[in-house]
Amino acid sequence: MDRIEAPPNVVISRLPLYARSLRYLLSEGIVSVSSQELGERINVTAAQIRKDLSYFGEFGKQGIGYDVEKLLNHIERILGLNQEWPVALVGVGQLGLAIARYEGFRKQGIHLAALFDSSTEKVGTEIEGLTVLPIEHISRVVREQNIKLAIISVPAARAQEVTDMMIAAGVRAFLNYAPIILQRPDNVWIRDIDPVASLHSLTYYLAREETLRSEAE
Amino acid sequence: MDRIEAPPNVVISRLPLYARSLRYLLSEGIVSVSSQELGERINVTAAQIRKDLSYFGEFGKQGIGYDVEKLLNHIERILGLNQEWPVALVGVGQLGLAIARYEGFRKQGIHLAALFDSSTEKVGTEIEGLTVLPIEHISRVVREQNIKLAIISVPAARAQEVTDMMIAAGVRAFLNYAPIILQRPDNVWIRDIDPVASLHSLTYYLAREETLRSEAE
DNA sequence: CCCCATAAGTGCTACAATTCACAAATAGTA
DNA sequence: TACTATTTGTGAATTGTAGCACTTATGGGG
Repeated sequence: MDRIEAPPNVVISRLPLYARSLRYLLSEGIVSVSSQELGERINVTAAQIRKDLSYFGEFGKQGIGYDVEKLLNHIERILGLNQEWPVALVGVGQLGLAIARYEGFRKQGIHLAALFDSSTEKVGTEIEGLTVLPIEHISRVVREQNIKLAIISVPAARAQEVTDMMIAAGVRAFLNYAPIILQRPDNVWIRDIDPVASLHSLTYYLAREETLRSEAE
Repeated sequence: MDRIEAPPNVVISRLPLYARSLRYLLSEGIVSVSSQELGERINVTAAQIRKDLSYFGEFGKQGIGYDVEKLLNHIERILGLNQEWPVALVGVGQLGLAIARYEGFRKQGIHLAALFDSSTEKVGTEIEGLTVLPIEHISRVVREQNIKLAIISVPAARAQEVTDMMIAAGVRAFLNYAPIILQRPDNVWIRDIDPVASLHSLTYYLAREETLRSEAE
């Protein structure tokens, strides 16, 4: 059996941006778009968009472009956003609370299904219609609700521990806000949200600019 | 004049992770580390760490490894974290508030220097010792305080507009939380924080796994 | 004092991602 | 119906990144 080569991960990470831009175009009533136009909106070359999409099929019409709604549907289906994914959130401190309340998570395929925290003060409280559960319940609840996706917003020191518990219970993908690289088996996917690291790489460019400027004198 | 080739951007984006891991080792009282050991902590090969560092100089001792404190100092200097960078935060809604209060930003080279919001309700209120200013003041305040770095946490619809104002006032680097790709000149750097896009790429792997499993039957 | 184990730094190779550039398809127009 | 202006999809070429494997340096132990 001939297997088509798997799309690179960078391609997967761009698809949500294409989807978002298409959603915007759709809401504006625009029915057709070329790879050129789409690319300009999201700073990606037209060739790259076409190449990326070619991993999954042929969605455009030569000479015309792409039907916005149809392409969006295709991409959402590829990303699994045509179904609903229950998500567990671990850690409802300052950050976790903001995440729980952020409405951006409640759209397009994602919905909060369970909240966990280790603090006895938090356990039992209600947030966004969900009762905060102790982390000892992770195993049972994750299995019962068939949760495959979790958001980690606990302190770095506890993140590995809760991740291990989640993996043992069947979670296969994580959005990790803890400032630590989590260890995990190959069949588990993680995306890190690390604003401090991002800031700390931006300062590099600022510092270099300053040096260049002062050297020029 | 022979110019040394510039370090790739991927290398720059890894340096903050090296720095963080070294900070941890330092706090644990560990004085020396090999590229092998450091790599295992952050899921990077030893060769990659050595290659990355070689763009900036020679910091280790053959046969021994790296002096944790010395290497950390070197990396922080490379990243410009030996100086203090004043940061402007635009948008103090739910998300902006959480950012302003997050102590992770107050460490290592970064400090909040100004808050802006367009809502008349927010303007004038005090947050973390800073008074929220109207966005009309961006130009003046950014210049006065020589702010080069800004965090955008306004709705997507307003993000481009405030970014343009910031760039005009002299800001050269952005941490962008708005779910939109911001247009900017080549000499401006942006890092996007996009948890929804991250989640939407994770669902791809989950959906594919489900398909594979059901096909196997 | 010499040998051994260790680990940095690096040229080269292999792999991955991006971009180019062109054939093929399409709709509109005369 | 023929011609033109577009724009896709895709092999080929290019560029970028990662990893191997080797040389060189270092400290410790016998």
